[in-house]
Amino acid sequence: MTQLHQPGKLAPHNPIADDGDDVHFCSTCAFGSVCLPAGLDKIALNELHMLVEHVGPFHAGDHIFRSGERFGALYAVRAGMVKTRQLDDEGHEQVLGFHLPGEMIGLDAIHPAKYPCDAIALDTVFVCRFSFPALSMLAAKIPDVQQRLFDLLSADIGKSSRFSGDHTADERLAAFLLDLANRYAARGFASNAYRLVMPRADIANYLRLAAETVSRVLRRFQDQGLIRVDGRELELTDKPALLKLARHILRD
Amino acid sequence: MTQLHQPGKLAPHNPIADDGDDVHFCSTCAFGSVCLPAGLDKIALNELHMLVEHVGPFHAGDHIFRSGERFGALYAVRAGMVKTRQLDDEGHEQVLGFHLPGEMIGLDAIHPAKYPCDAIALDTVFVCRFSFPALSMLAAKIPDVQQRLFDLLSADIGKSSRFSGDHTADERLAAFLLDLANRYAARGFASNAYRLVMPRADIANYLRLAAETVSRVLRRFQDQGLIRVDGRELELTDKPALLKLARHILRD
DNA sequence: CGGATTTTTGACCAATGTCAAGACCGGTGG
DNA sequence: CCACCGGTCTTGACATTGGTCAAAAATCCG
Repeated sequence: MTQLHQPGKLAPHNPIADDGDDVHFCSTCAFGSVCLPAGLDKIALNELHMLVEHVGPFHAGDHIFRSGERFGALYAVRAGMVKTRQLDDEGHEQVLGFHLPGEMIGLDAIHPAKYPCDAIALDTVFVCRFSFPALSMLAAKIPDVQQRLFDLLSADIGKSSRFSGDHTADERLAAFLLDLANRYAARGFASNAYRLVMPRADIANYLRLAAETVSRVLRRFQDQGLIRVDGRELELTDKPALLKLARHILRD
Repeated sequence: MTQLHQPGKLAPHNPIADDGDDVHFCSTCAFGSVCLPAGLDKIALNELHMLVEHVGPFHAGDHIFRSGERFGALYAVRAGMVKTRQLDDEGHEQVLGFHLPGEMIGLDAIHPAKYPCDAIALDTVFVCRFSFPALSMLAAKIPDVQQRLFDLLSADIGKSSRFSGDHTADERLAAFLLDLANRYAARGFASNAYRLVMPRADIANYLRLAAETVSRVLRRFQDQGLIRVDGRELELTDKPALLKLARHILRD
């Protein structure tokens, strides 16, 4: 079992992003593409640094923000995994997403001017806090920052339509596993084996399935040799086959 | 049958938004809130007018833009109804949304820098075209325009998570009908009776149901006195009851 | 070690999809 | 004005995926 069962190795588990220094910002950060590429004006870079505040650690179950709170800042996950969710008046949960290091949360709070969901740490989490008023002022001064914000927002619209379609449990789960792998890969982490930080119930809720169904499908995927699962440790052993299942959902 | 069966009256059917003049922009337009409120600088207003181009008419089935086209502009629907949809490689359609006068389309195209979906007129449609490069330059100069763009983008993220949850056919249909009513009302149109411009199959696809299910549920709603349907003409006769069904979805 | 939580597994069930046929509707042309 | 035609919508019979319920097994922590 390569990669599985090696608690000593901290390799792909709970990866923590580079902290960055005065010149190089967190390398996996959502604003990395604005800052890192040579060009950016020293003063502008400093201003971006100025408005960022590192906060954490949060522990499993802690709230980064709560539904209904006044919106004041965007957050980038720096380490750990964050789940966003809504509760309706009867307490039914709806999981909106899982957020990896380098990804932004709170974008859906700009318009209503309050957070529309809870953001909850699934393990030990560090985040960067971007004061939004400060960020928009900077955006007005630096076109690249403005464009980056437009991009982040626009990408999120696309993302949310991804899992919105009508698909079988197999397709959804395959797409889910590959999507996580792709996102880990995009941030430079190992992506053929990773830890499912969230409980089955959260995966199920996110994919609009019952937890039992997730369990069964995972079992079958393993029997078919597509994956190896051991609790929350996961290895993708036949990506092409998974991709074939997921192709309707992961078009692009 | 109030409102139903009166083809002569053009009241709530195919409503067309006010055209606006040099000072007053289309009153239902997505940028109305930026322009109309007294304050806005005359020059700025002119600049906003400068970059807008009225285009149309489009007729049922015409494309406003196509999936894969290079992104260059956002569009606001000025009259008629537009459906956005994606096709996967096997031609399976996924309806992303239906867009009413005053609503913006193309926001999901900013990041990929190409339109990720088709926008198709469902009836006779007029739109406003906002050149995006011009718009972002203006946004950098005028904070209200920048904020308005952030708001539009952010609201769209929230919107797409609305119908993403796991709900029964009844709940989804009730929420769909009320959502349309609310959106018509928000733009100042009659909202207790309106025309479903799209075929049942599109509604079904959007809600992840079979067309037959939509037909059956609509029938049952009518038998229960919640609505009156006659072909595509619709009247909401018991909003409270519909709201009760839809409350899990339409929280807020 | 022990209790709580999570996950798995099996048996059964129901909501919704699928298939097929027929009704309806609007437009067209004779 | 009416008959026909293609598309849309409705309705019924039946099939199936995935949900629910219940219980056992595994896992996690303190």
